Amino acid sequence: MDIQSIKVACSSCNLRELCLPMGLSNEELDKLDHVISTRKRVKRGTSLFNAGDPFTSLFAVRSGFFKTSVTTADGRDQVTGFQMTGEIIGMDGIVHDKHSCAAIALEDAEVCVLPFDKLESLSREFSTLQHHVHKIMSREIVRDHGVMLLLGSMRAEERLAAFLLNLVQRLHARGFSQSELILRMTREEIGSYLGMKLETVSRTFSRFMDEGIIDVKQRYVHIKNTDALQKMVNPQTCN
Amino acid sequence: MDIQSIKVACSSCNLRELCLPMGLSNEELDKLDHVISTRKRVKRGTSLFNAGDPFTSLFAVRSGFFKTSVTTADGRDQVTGFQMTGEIIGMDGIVHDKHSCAAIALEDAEVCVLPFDKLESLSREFSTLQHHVHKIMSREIVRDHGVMLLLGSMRAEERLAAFLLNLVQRLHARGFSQSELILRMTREEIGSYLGMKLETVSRTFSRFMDEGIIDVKQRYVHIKNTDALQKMVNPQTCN
DNA sequence: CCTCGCCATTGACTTGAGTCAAACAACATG
DNA sequence: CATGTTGTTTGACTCAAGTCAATGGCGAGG
Repeated sequence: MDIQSIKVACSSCNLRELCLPMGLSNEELDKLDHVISTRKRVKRGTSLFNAGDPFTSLFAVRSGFFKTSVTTADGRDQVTGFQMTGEIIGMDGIVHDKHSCAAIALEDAEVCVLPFDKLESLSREFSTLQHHVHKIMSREIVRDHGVMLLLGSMRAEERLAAFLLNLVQRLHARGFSQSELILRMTREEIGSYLGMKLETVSRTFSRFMDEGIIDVKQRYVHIKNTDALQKMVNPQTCN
Repeated sequence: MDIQSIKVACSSCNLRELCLPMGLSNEELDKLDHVISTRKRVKRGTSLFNAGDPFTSLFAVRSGFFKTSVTTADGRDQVTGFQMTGEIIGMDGIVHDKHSCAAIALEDAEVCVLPFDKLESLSREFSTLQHHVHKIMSREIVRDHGVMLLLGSMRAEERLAAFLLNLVQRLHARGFSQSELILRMTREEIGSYLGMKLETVSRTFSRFMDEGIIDVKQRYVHIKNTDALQKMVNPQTCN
């Protein structure tokens, strides 16, 4: 767990249209650079933070891929999200000054450390930044509601279809293919996120393949028929 | 939908230790009073806002009981939460300047209207208020993760046990009984929230009654054995 | 370039919750 | 106070997903 004091600048980061600095002026960007002074590398399989850890900072994913998960006292756990480049992790920690979930890197990753007290004082200066922080938190709330909808009222194949579409759409926004992706997580992690067992995930992948909707080989997925997936998630809107 | 221009004051509200003003100084309370100038009555069964409505304000529940729910294009919907006195509704609207869920009053209710732009400018002045707003949003995120855990990895009776314990605990914090409550929502709404059908909710209530854990008569519930419920939710931690 | 351990697939069987249906209780409304 | 409507309970049956188990395939790390 090595904190590196590399001087890093949002103003020169190629993620600035995706990440926290989105929509800030040059002047504001300069100020933001003073807040975000360090990066941190997180090795595959290790945690950025764990449930119970003191909360000090938010983290912006610079590279790599994370999962966040909550755990019950009796050991069951639930993956609450997967985070990729440009996304912000750690907002769960604000309420009680400690994290309530764990963030684990699914591949070697690097994050920008955003000390939250500094972020708060800077957003008292710039209403743009302030509003942006609010938006990021609100987005997380809306996303969570979407997951509740998925878990509460969709069947296994609808869940997996929604999951694939969501992943590929976020990857596409980052310049990757609209139809091909490499899964960074295991079947078990997908299952935990979607509220189903790993065997069901595997079987559902196989069924999609039989139906010619996708090609799957281990972690590689090729979506051959996006419409079919769309139709599963939402029977009505697709003609 | 009548907006009343009653002059209302957080500083004299009996919910101030529960609601937004929690932990603010007298001076800060006075300032907050200028932000929160109106209340709004919402009749049972009507909506405070609907998905798609423009977002302008957060709302603090002053009295009554709400549900929030999201809806898919094909008409399925999912209750995302139940809100009682002192709780804040509407944070889903911040990201896209419009609401992504609907808030429906389950009984005649009254809310304080908190224009969000004013709340933002005031929290640029007071770091206490600013941090408090952040905490409220973070609390919602943590709550949502808890619901995901429930939906993703618990069985029907565990879900209902967790639901009852959560409700009674929040009511108790508001000065009500630790063991008796009146449900403000239907079996179908409970089911939607917990990701199960109304028949299953009903059957599970009946089972709890057979086992002597609770008394249920329609909307009235008396919890006779809190430990038994606790044990269901979390087999390990209870000896 | 092995090889060991993790991950994924598939099959057979079980089960918890959903579905369909009927009867009944509570409540709002005229 | 009658009446229609909405909400609740319960039973019988079905089925989607879980469980248990065996086999097979990759890839990380020596």
